[in-house]
Amino acid sequence: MARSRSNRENEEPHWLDDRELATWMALIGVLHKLPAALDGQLRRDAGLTHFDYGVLASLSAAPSETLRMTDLADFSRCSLSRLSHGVKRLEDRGWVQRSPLPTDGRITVAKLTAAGMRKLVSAAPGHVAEARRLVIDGLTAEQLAVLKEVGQSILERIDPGGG
Amino acid sequence: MARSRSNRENEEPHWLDDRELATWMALIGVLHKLPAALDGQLRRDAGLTHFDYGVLASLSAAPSETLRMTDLADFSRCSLSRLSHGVKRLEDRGWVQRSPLPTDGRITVAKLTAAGMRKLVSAAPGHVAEARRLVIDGLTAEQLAVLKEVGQSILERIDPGGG
DNA sequence: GGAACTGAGTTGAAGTGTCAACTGACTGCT
DNA sequence: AGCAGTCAGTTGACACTTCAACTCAGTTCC
Repeated sequence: MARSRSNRENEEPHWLDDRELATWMALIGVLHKLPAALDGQLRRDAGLTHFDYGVLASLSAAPSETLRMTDLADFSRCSLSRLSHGVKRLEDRGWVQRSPLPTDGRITVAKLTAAGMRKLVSAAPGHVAEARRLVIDGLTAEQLAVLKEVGQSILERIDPGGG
Repeated sequence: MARSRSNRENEEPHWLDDRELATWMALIGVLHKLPAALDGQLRRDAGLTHFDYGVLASLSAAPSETLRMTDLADFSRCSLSRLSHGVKRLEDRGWVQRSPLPTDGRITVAKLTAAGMRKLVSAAPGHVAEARRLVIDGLTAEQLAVLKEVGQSILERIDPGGG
């Protein structure tokens, strides 16, 4: 990338100007506060972390409510290690069940249980309402469209071709 | 808030439509991956977390490189508890020094040390380059402007009148 | 067909963040 | 002056994340 080369050694870095800095600070603020806010609502109202919710929701949308761990990690945009710890906790609470795939013992599939589905169904309305309240409903259609583009373009640069 | 009332009991929640959901997923993806990416660059190249960097940068911009803990927590958009733990670690490494304010013993001020300033100066170019590479330079001027508005408006709803 | 290699997932230890309880310092009321 | 109340910050315990090491299953290559 040409940019990284331009910051070598004693060359002057390309600092942010005022407009860029204001945008950056706003983005950093959202990065710090929005996850905490979403986590807080789910934890208070449903005893779930936002991460737990994402796992249950991903499984609920999959065929037979089942996904292999690696795919679930992609959907959840997290490491396999983090997912493994997280799914263990969900399994302990009876909301997910893991089993090795018979045709290839390396692969583990996770399946949403009936209790897990009930949990998700009970948590979803409150979570969606919070998502609307904090983000979606406060934005115009055009802002929503731009936010989508911007988010996708950032993700593409973090992880080209990923997800 | 009218919205939360509309989700009571057996009323149907107001689900996200396709456009809203696509925006939401993109935003969630950024929330998961961008902090990890920023943290990773700083940790590899400078041995700092993104949180550490923010604390040092806030202090460096303050008069006499000094701020009271509560104000520093506001700038860093974090709890006082988290800041206290974090500043303790920075103090252990010699980059920040805390002392009680003589005129009011309840108040603690944190001051950036000379070593802390050197650390920040050495870390900044790489961090700014990463911020440009992942976010700023990939966006048009208009996208930047909208992103700023959107971020500010989300923050205002999370924490009305805050920051 | 067996040894080296790769892939998928798990585990444990160490580091961080969060929450609630606590300490010490000022303020206000009487 | 003295006591209750509030404010600023710290602490410790617990939960979660990360990282590196490990296990076990399949695959490849002689």
